[in-house]
Amino acid sequence: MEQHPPALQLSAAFAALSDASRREMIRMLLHKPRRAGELAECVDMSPQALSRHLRVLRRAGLVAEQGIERDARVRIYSVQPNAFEPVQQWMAQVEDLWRRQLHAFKAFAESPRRTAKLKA
Amino acid sequence: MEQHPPALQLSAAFAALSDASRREMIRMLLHKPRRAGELAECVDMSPQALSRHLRVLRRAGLVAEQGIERDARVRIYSVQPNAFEPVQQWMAQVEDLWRRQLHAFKAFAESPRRTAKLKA
DNA sequence: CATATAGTTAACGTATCTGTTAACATTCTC
DNA sequence: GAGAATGTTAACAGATACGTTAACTATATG
Repeated sequence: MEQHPPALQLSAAFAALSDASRREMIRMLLHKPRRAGELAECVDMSPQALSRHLRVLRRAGLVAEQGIERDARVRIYSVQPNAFEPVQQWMAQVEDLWRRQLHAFKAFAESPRRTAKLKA
Repeated sequence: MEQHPPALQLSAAFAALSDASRREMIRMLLHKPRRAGELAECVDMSPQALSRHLRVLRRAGLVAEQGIERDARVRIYSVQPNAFEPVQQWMAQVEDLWRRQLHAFKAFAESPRRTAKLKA
């Protein structure tokens, strides 16, 4: 059943994705790993602000620092593999529960007693 | 392409889902529509606190008030149909971009020039 | 060594979020 | 109509999030 995957991480992931700039950063990093500076340009944000957003994404387990480049000053970030698994798992559960509810309602609506009542 | 669905609503939805209690409320409501009081018991929370959470979920477009019951004091809440579509759409985009990146990397790793270099 | 570059962290002010207590509005019941 | 039941909103206090400025670390370059 795996009822409760790390709820804290799940909350952190959702919270991290609740910011448009961070979502855009994710998209950029999904296209290809990038330096922090590149992200700052694309999202049009000060390096300090961006660094904080990167920390949020890191702590949520969504991105990670990659190996060092030739220039050891730059830091390359990339999307963590399987980063979105907890989120997608939760969304899948929701999807499943939704289908069940629809099915239950359909069965109820088509039940003989109810249809008889409606005709009356 | 539908590049930018309502970003504000998307942010609101993610933010709403970033709270474990609210996620639990969603699960309860997915099982079946319920009164506010029922939710308060299940989530073990004061009616006031719960009411605020309900407002957050409402403004995010995730839940909605349903028609009035016999007792007009109670308010029945249920999950809004298609509520999670924006979220799932964004997740699908991410999934797609992730596959593309994997594919691109694979093509790069298997390129003749690179394999030749590696053998050397 | 001096300076510039790339990035992070610290400190601060502001804004938003959360829960609690208190006050309100509605509707049911006697 | 008086009072209980069901919820919501208002006002307050504490915690957290965000951006900016300033200070800091580490590496590169002259």
